[in-house]
Amino acid sequence: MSTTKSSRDSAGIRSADRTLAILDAVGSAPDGLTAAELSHALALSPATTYRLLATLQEHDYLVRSRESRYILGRAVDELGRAVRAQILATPDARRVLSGMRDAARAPAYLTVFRGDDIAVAHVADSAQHPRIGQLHVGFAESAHITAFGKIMLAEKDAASLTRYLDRHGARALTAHSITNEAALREQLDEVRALQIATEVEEYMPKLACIAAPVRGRSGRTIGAVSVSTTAEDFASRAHDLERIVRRGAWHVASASPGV
Amino acid sequence: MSTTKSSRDSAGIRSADRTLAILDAVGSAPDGLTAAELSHALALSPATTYRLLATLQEHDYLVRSRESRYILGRAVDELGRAVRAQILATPDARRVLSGMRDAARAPAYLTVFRGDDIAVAHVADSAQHPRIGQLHVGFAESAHITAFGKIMLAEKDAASLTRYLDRHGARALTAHSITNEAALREQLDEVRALQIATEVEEYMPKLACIAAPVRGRSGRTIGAVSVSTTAEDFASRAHDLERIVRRGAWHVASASPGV
DNA sequence: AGGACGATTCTCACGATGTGCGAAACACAT
DNA sequence: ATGTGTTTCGCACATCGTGAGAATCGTCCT
Repeated sequence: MSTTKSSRDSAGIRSADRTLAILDAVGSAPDGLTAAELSHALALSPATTYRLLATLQEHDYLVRSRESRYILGRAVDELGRAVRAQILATPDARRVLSGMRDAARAPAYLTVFRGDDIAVAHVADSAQHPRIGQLHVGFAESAHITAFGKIMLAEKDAASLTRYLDRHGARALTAHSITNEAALREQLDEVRALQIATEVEEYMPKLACIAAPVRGRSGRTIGAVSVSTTAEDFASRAHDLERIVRRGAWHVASASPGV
Repeated sequence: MSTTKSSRDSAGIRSADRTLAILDAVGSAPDGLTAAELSHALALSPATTYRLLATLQEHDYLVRSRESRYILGRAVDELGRAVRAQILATPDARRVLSGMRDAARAPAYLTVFRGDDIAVAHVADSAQHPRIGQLHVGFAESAHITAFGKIMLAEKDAASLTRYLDRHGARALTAHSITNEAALREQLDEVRALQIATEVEEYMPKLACIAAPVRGRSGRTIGAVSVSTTAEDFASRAHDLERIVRRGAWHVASASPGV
């Protein structure tokens, strides 16, 4: 308790903290950073900065650009591929999603939990049925205004939902985006009751989405299956799409080993 | 000099070393690792392992899966996106590549240096002109059997070429792949002379590729521009494609700010 | 060329920091 | 309950990282 100087000092191992802080800093600088900039930004002495940077370079996490700025290196790219590979759905699940896309004539999505976070495990789209926005395999944001996100949030208990919202906020992306936390909690009750979630123009104008929970052996929600289409199209065949995602969710659960 | 126990101990900061070693280990395990497995793999005491893992969790680099295994977390995904964003070519360069693709009726690629490594900065393909294999924006391997790779390797001096080959090896992917280092060095001389590189069925059967260097203001090669097509097609219009990549390289250089 | 400035590495001594050990608390199956 | 295995805690030690400042390197300027 003697040195409580920094504002939000993580209780972790200091050198590890600093190492990760450097990675984060370099990652959020489009053109990388110089040693001096890092040293200043993290309040480290130049010597220490260089030592940490040297270590990061040895592991190929950082590299020096021609203009002697530090930029992200090959190991980061490899880790990025690794995390996506870890998240990616199994071939069986992907097959189910393709079937859903064909049945719904709309792109289909599978999302799963990853720790407390939510990740997109597969997108089944095609030239005829383009995906919404820039939704790729990887961690997902904006859970509060997506159909799959509502399914996933509905699974969380009060405490962990609060934690999630505190960490991720609830930004509005369209005029219909829900940002009021109380209203969201009510919606989630409805989701829990119906075992289905929808979203109309909350995430992107003119688009709508519907999602159903994937249940594990224990009965707990382990993921969500969803399809997206235009708001107009959705209005005319919501019931069909609902059946498609419910059926898809069941098939994905059957295709999931063990869980 | 007292403790020279481990085989290849990096001279870096130990905690940072260990932190990155954990990340690498978790990244290369498809289903993540348990604390015990990590502790054993890295020869760390359980207590230390947990402390480091806690730090990595705080920064969202790791997350615990349902089965209490450690898996890569959201921060890793974000860093992965960041590195790709850092590598991605400018809109101007991308426009040039699209023009090349249309002129060549074949996918066009731009690669750049990233430290000593080689990275793909853009791929201009289309449904009519699909890309070769799984070539995406990010760090590239197999430089010795790709046209763009030969351009890039030809820029390196003897020492740094040796270093590169030592670190990356020279694996064969087809029966035509060059793996003999002496033969490769001769080829690179030819590349330096002609300022053009080709590759026929060295990287993938039935495919061929041709690349030209992008020169910076100083005259040094800062990247490569290439197109790929079938070996058959390449044989019939190699000269046309050569002119296209040479012209494309010049246009990319003009579109590159400052360098 | 000279010289001046910034960037980078080296040296060194101090002590905070990370460490391993063992015990305790916890989780979870049988 | 009883037993494994996992995770955290407490503690004392010395290792390891640290900052300051000097020394070296590289580069730009005129």
